[in-house]
Parts: sequence; C-alpha cells; structure tokens
Amino acid sequence: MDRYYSHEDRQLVAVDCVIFGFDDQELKLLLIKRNMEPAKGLWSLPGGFPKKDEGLDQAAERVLSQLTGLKNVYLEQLYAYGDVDRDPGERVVSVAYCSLIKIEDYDKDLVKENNAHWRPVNDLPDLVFDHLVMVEKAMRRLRRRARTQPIGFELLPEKFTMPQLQSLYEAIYQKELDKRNFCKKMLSMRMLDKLDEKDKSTSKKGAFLYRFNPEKYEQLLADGFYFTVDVKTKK
Amino acid sequence: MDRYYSHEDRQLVAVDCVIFGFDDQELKLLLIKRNMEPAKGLWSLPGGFPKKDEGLDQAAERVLSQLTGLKNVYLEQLYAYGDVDRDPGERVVSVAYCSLIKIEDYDKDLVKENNAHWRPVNDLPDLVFDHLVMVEKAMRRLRRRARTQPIGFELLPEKFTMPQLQSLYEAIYQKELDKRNFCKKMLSMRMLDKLDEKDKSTSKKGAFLYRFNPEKYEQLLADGFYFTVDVKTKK
DNA sequence: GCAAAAGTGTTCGGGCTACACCCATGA
DNA sequence: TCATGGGTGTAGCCCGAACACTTTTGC
Repeated sequence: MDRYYSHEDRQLVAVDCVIFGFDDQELKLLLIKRNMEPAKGLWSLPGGFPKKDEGLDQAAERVLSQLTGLKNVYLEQLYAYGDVDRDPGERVVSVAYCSLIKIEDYDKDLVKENNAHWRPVNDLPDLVFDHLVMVEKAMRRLRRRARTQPIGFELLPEKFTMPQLQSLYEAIYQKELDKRNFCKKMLSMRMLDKLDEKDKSTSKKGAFLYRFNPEKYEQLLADGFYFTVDVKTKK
Repeated sequence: MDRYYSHEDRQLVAVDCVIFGFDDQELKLLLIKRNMEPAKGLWSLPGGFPKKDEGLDQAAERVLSQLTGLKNVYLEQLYAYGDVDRDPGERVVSVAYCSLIKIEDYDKDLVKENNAHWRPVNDLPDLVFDHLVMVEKAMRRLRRRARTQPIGFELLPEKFTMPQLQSLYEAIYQKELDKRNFCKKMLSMRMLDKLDEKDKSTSKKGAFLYRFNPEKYEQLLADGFYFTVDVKTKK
C-alpha cells in the first residue's frame, strides 16, 4: 500500500516522556541515566520508538508503563520536535509527552532496572539533545493547566490534606500562597470530599484528609462554572 | 550515522496546515480539493512532507508559502497525529500546524493553481482522514489564544475599525458582545494606536481606524499586565 | 506550658456586566 | 428628515487580595 507516497523519505519517530512527581516538598522528574549511545552516560527523558502496530499515544503509554509499572495515569501529548539536527546521531522527530503520577505508586524495581532516578525540577542535571527544552515546555504547560483544570490531584495521593495541596501549588508556581484564600477557593468549588480521617504525620493537631470527587467536578462544569486556582502574588 | 537506531522502523512524517482567514463576517479555512490519491476529489488541509534538510517548522512554512505566497505570518504547531490507521494509504505521522493570515493578502493565483478555496468554518465540507479533528482542535486553541493573547490582529488588515475587531471576536466565539464593554476593554490595555483616518465603507458616519502597536503591547507585559478579552455571555 | 502546624472571617477595591441614548452622514 | 451604524458613561456586584488570631496536641 505504499504506492501513494513511495517517493517520500521515511524518518525515525520517537516519543519522549516528561514524568512529573511530587514528594510533599518539591516537584521532581523521572530521568534516565543513559547506558546506550548516543550520549551514553548523560541524562535523558525516558523515551522509545513506536512499534509497527502502535500509535504515538500507545507508544508513550508503553514507555511510561515499562518504566513505572503504571497505566491509566495522566498522559498528554506536549509537542513534536522536528529540527533536522536535534539528535546528533540521526534525524529523529520526537513527540514529547507529559505525565503526572503519584510518586508513591511507581514500581521501584522497574525504575532501578532502567537506571532511572527522580530529580528535582529546580536542580536538574544536564540533559541530552533538546530535552531541556521539552522539560521547560512541560513546566509552562503544567503551570497553565494546573490553574484551570483539576490536574493537581494527579500528583497527590488519593487522600490528601489541604496543606499538602497548597504546598503542591506552591511548588508548581514557586510562590507562597495565602492559606485562607487558597482553602476558601478550593472548597468553594465543592469538588472535594472532606473525610473524617486526619493525617497526623506532619503535625500534632493533625490535618483533615480530602478526596477529589470527579462527579462533583462534572457537576461544577455542568452548572457552568470552571475550575480555577488563584495564583496571584502574595506580597 | 544511522548505526545507533538502525533496528528501528522509519515512518512517513507529514505536516498539515489549518489556515484561518476572516472576511469581515465569518471565519474561513483555506482547504484543498485533492487531485491526487489517496482520497482524490475530497477536501483536505494543505500539507506536505518535510524535505531532507527541513525541520517540521520549516516544512510548514514552506507549505504555507507555496500555497499563499505568505511568509512571516502567524504559524504555530498544533498537535502530532500518530494513530496507525489515520491515513488509509500508509502509516503517516502528521504534525498539524495552525496559521492566521490576513485574508486580503494571499496570492490568488497560487491558491487557484493549487485548487484551494476558502470555506467558512461554520459550513465545512467533508474532510479526508482525521483532518476534521485537526480543525476542531485548531478552533478550540484559537478560542483559547484569542482570549489571552493579541493574535486576533493577525486576522485583520493592518488598519481596522473597532466594529471590525469586535465582529472578529464574535465570529471566533459565536457570541454577541456588548460594544461598549468590548471597546472599553480593548482601549484600556493601551496597545492600539487610534488613527486619524476613518473607514467609511460600512457606514455613513465612518469608523475610526486603529492599529495594533507591538511596542505598546510589550510595555503592557513589562508592566505586569496581560492581554485578556472578556468573552462572557451577553445574556 | 510551649512549640508547631491547622484552621477560620472580614474588609476593601478593581474589574466585569448590564444597560440606553446621542452623533454623523448619505441618500 | 430619516435610516443606519458609530460612539460613549455609570452603577452594582462579585470575586480576589490582604490580613491575625485561636485551636490542638505531642513533647
């Protein structure tokens, strides 16, 4: 069936994944110390090549699940990078994806096998090729998305406290937020279930646990309201 | 130099362009009636294959300028489409781009040669493959962008009237806007130069012409303000 | 009893929304 | 003189920003 385009060049197509995690203090990325050429020994984003019967999205899902053991997590296409010389080995068009995972959920053995490590976004090692460009784009998009869509919860445990949620937003925006206003806004959207349990691991008093409720979020949308978090400067 | 990835499959990579224009009443797309297989006789987005020495962006620029004669116009990558079966002829990864052009500027002869036509976005013909999906994504992004970035001006002549600008936004959002509020908001950002000339083509009184001033826009950003247009429902 | 984190309410101001009338001019 | 489209001002309200003290409990 390649009669139509037989005179055109074929190219290598890859997928690379920017995988975010949050460990209660800071945002981290899951990076690989490459043990293969090109750029052996340097750090890179986890990536791979789509198989014959795989679409781009499926390839990214596979890369993610082979590395972390996780499926059905937040995964969104970021951007296609196609400069001729972006990979010094050979021309490769790379489609970057962005994933948000709960950092306590991943498969530690798989990650170790693959020579992958969590590195804080504020202190990244040198990355191969244009992978830093991808990471920066992913950061910008995360900042935009987190303001207008309820995706922050993808980075938190199913049950989380209000201070945890706030600290996540502070890590994403690198800004201190006012806890009264933050809490008020989150609760005003009526999309969180307040549980009876408390998490006492970070304070003597203990903090109530909440759970994101997707049904309530749908109701919010159906009522014509939108998710927004205010991230204006405090001070 | 293909020693590194020699065991991986190569694939066809294409670029397709969603090209928007605005003719004072409605948004339009520049579409091609295909005269080649596959899907001969159907409508499609203008597209092509990157040459050996061309990045994706350059390929999209070339496709756009070969069709319209235009260079240095608004052109932004939209999304990469990589489902295995999206093109029935052969597997093709297509990277879609979105362009905004001033509809009076394009090269009519080139467009005619290429069998391209402007079609209103509200009355599109059937498109090949997943091109409608691309168009819908482009529309959604245009709606988002036009609210928060001064890109509407890319679709208007250099000099335009306030009613023209408003009618553009009404076409993008398919909503009537209040002209007092719209005008107030636009002028409050202090990024438009009001000219002494009037355009008398649509009314006896004539409407003042304005010009977008990029320097003033930069100043707006430098002062910590952002471009926004209010597109809330009028009734 | 004290240190450390959780929790909670009010006031102020800016900006968005709604809304109606006069102006200029060509026919 | 009239019909058509261009142009302008104001009042109310909502939401976001700023801000400080009390509660709980483990040590």
